[in-house]
Amino acid sequence: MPAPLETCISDLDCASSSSSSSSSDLSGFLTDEEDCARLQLPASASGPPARVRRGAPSTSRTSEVPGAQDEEQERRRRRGRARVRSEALLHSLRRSRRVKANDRERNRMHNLNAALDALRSVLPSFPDDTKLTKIETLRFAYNYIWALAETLRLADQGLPGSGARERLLPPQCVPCLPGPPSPASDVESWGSGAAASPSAAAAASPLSDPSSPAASEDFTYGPGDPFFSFPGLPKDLLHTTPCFIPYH
DNA sequence: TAGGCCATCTGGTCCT
DNA sequence: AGGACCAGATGGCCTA
Repeated sequence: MPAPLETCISDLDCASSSSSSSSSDLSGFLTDEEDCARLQLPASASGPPARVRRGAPSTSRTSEVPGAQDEEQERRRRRGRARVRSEALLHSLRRSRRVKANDRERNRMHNLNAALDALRSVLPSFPDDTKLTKIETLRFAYNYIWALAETLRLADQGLPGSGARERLLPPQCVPCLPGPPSPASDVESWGSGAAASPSAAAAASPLSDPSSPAASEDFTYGPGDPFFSFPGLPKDLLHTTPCFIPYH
């Protein structure tokens, strides 16, 4: 498990970090003074470069008259140190942006999961200890909306099957619903237009309608099976769902 | 132990 | 430029 975000952020700037190395897996990232030293970076970004490395070799030379060769070497060393410093800063900047992006992505996924939870909460009752997976939730919701729309359509048409509204939606299910989906646009927007087209839905009964989820390849329904079988939904779970006992 | 599900990280792409 | 979105990779947890 990665370290908490705060840890990562606090470790971001090696210049201000004096803590021991982070346990987080930030490969290649400067996590402590040792890394800074390895890159010949100062322990403090605002302070001077590490003196030891710069000073030690030159002390023996201070007594000498520096030749052109020495000056050239010194220039090269300075350029090298500057390059390393700028690369490290760039790395640190990239790292900082990545950490922020990770944070946003995490929040985004949390929001997505919250929306999925909200969706689960308005779906027909399940045993409390059962939680639909994400894919099950989406598939179930898709089919459930279709079933609701179809129920409304039958009710509005006053067909013999219109009693399905009551059979589909026993009282305990109704309060948890945010409201009936618009039979036309909402249903269409949920799936491929052909599969959920309102005109197609109006053309046939729910059970024989080839455009219904029941007729899709994921949807199994047969004469011997009085239940809607929703893709991804465990059958035993389905049978405990009061909203889907319509064709008993 | 294999497989499913999930959270998280990551780099790429698109949009504002 | 920065944020949103996306898909792939990875590792942890759980269950059959």
